[in-house]
Amino acid sequence: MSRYLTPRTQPTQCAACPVRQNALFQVVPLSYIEDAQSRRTDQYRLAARRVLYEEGSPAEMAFTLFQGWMLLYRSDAEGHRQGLRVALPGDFLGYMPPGSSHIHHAAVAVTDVVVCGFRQEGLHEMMTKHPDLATHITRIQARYMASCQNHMLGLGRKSAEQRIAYLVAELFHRLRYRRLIASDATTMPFPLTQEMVGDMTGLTPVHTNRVMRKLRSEGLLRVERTRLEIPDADALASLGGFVPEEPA
Amino acid sequence: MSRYLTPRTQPTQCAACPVRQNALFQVVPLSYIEDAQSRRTDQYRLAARRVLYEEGSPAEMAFTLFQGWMLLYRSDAEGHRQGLRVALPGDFLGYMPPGSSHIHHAAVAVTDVVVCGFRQEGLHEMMTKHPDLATHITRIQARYMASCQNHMLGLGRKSAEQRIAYLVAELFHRLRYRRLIASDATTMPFPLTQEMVGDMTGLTPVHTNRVMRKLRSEGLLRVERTRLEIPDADALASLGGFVPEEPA
DNA sequence: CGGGTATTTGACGACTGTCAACGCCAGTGG
DNA sequence: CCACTGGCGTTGACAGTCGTCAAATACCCG
Repeated sequence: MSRYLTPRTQPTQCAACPVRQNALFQVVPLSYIEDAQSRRTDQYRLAARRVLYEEGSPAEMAFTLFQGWMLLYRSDAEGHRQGLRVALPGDFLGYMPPGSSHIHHAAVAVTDVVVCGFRQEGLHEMMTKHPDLATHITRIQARYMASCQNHMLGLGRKSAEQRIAYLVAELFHRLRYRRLIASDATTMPFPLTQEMVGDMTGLTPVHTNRVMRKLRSEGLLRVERTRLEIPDADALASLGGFVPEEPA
Repeated sequence: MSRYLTPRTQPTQCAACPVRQNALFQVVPLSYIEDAQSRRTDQYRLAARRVLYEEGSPAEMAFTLFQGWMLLYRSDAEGHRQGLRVALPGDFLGYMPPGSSHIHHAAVAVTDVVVCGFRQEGLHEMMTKHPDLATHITRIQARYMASCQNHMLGLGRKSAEQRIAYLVAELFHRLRYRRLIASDATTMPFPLTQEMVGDMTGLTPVHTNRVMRKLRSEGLLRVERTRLEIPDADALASLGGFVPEEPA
């Protein structure tokens, strides 16, 4: 059973932290940034392993992740957890269209994180005022849907080794694409525990460990503390069947 | 490897067939139905096993499925196919937000089908003219996303038996919810081959067969021709961990 | 009746899960 | 400064699910 489930706590408000331009930009086109600024909440800090929202909680708020990593997941009646997405800075979480009462997944902080909240209603008002904001959000949703489909392909049809290679290759690509690491970097931060990797890939922690060890022995990965070195990103992507797509 | 891949063929135009009110309603709120009618194409008929659109084809058209079942899937470099969704009459297929160049999945007709096409551009124009049409489509997308997440939970964490039970329970629920079968029905049409069931559940055809056979021997399913009898829908749903949700 | 498609069955093996234990490391408190 | 503790990673032995290969049977449509 899961070890990193901690009770939900209120995020604690914090002084505004420096915002990366591209983080907010992911959600709100620059032309609406003033309207958006007036509608957003203050920034909130949440400690690692804390839950931002739970499965089935009312769909009141959506969030932009400013700093840190989060894990989005669902779990079934028996308590098995399936990871849906690793959220990186700039990601948009928890949005639901008007009329939705509850959210279907949960979000837990992998590292300490900073998020910024929008009331769903405020977003919906903005969307009717600015039709192309609606388009923009639809585009984000479509992008998540595509990544969701890639993920389903992996869960249904790929080997454990391929799934893990895919996960790492995808994270590496997204970090570079968003300039969270240099475009010529060969290492990346990697705060996920092996259990979380297992959650994402549909594997048990034990098997995850064996496979990651195999990838290491094959020279495809190198692990140092909370970082990962990727000697040959192309080989990794090709093993996992990862094909980079532009907006990520 | 897959056996039901057939080359894409142009759908053949056909005389308008009777449209179920609720089918079009899934896509276009009744208030815009006139605008929608003026922008849609004629109806097209497509024979079973024909491909409506392929992975990577340009995102020109979206479709409403009027009659018949379709299977949406993705496949990887090695030709493994993973089913994403079974589309039933009333479903909206192939929509992509403005700026998307290609579609990431493919759609094949399970039975003979009738679809109605919209040019993506036309939809985008309508969405800017009628902001709540945008909302409506966003809502459909969110619903598909939720079902996608249920599916991921199954692929990653459920046994073969549970996945198949879930699939059948979900289809049964959707058919009833859309009044495509009576609400007290205990049988349903079931045109999917076992191979297609395997595609949806991430199993091989052989293993799919064994598990369906087991479900039969347990009295949870009964197969007649192209129909399925479900003696105890609650038992099936509970085995598969299926929880009905209202909009389906 | 014939040919192709779908289902069924058996034998076998690989991949992955389960259970249990141990080691490592960082933070904590004495 | 050091022992303690809890979380995480690692390893071994074993079992079970599921995939693979191959072939036989059943079914549908012309």
